[in-house]
Amino acid sequence: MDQAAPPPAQSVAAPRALSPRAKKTRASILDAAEGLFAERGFAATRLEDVAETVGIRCASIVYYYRDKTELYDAVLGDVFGALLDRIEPILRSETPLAQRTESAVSEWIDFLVARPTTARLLLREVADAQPEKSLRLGTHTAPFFETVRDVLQAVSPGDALAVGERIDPVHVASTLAGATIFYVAAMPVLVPGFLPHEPRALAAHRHEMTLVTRRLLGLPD
Amino acid sequence: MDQAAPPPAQSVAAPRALSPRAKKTRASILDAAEGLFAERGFAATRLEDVAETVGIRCASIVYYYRDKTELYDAVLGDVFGALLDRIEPILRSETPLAQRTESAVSEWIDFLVARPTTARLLLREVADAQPEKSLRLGTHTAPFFETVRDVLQAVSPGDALAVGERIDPVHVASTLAGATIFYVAAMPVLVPGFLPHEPRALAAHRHEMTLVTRRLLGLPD
DNA sequence: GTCTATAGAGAGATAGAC
DNA sequence: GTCTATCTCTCTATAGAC
Repeated sequence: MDQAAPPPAQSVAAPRALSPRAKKTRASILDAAEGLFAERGFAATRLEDVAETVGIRCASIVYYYRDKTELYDAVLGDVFGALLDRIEPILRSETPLAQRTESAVSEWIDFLVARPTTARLLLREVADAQPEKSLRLGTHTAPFFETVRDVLQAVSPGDALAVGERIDPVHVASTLAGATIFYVAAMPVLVPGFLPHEPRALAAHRHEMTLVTRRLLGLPD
Repeated sequence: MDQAAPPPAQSVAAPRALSPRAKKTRASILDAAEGLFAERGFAATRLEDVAETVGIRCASIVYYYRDKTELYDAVLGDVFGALLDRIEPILRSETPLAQRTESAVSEWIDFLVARPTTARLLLREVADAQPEKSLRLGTHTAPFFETVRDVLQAVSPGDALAVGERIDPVHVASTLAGATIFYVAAMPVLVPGFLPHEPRALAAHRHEMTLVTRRLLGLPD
């Protein structure tokens, strides 16, 4: 977003007993907000736009989410929670490191392609992040990067890979994240008519990322 | 941030005869705006903040730049103009493709590290970009990507590289751009205390990008 | 639960003095 | 050129009816 100075992370919305209809409304609001926050950013998204997308009035949003910040946090929690649910089991599975990593990267690509709002939200969060202050993004991505670090530092000796000394796992993750996010978000803009989910292009990107991963990890091709 | 729906690209500011003092003021405004737009995004940056940074009043900004949009466009023009000035001669030089590419990537990394606002502005522009509409970014980056495409498609037969069939130059550029931008912008946030310009880390990143480039281009290591 | 109406703050841009 | 003062519009959030 530019966001208005990025709102500080807040505690989770007070859960409330909700009727089935209310649950639908609440979910619709979250969905509409995800799309608009991703497309325009926090500051440029008006609650009225969200309301209009859902087909309700602005005041009704405030009934479900105390304020704009809480809605934004709910969106991030929803998106990055789902992402972590997919990636973490893969990284923590009992298969060789190379295979685990490859599967995780593949899953990461699939997720970004399937839910393209993720890429934009992440781009904005990175742009907004202040090294000094704890970033809102941190609340949602910290578990992810902790997992990555855990996994790579606890790599078994049988993997024949001196991880700790040769590579910085966060560096690897950053490279792969940046490259894939740009594939999903920047390519369609730079190349008119480009479709990131088109099978051939997607396969090519997946292949490239696999090679890059192996290269960065010092694994054989 | 999020920008208020990204303002459409405008024509260049009407040049005006400026006294030396005025030139300084104008440059200070541009400089302050670059920092704030990069840090907070378009929508979240107030003209008053820019004015305060410069040490003048809001109304004085409007004397130099018709409106907020024009100021933002001036910032993008300044930053990406400087970038292109560095990269284009390298890409168009009369050296072998591998060398040219390597130098260009190296220069790209140096630029992003030396002028870190570039990474954030670019992240925001990518996030804001609408595939349908012509993006403001396009005005400034189109020349860059045209150059990349030109160079790679006009590669001499002596380079022993079937470029056109094997790789999409924009894809390569996107991968390198994404990876490096994340190195500069995301790493310092994810890794407390990380300094992108620290010689060792920088050398490591440069080395990785070189390997990735060669890999993607099908060149020998 | 969802609405209408509106309070109240914020910020871009203009008018005109100096 | 730079300022003060202010107009005007936008947008979040509240109050309270239905």
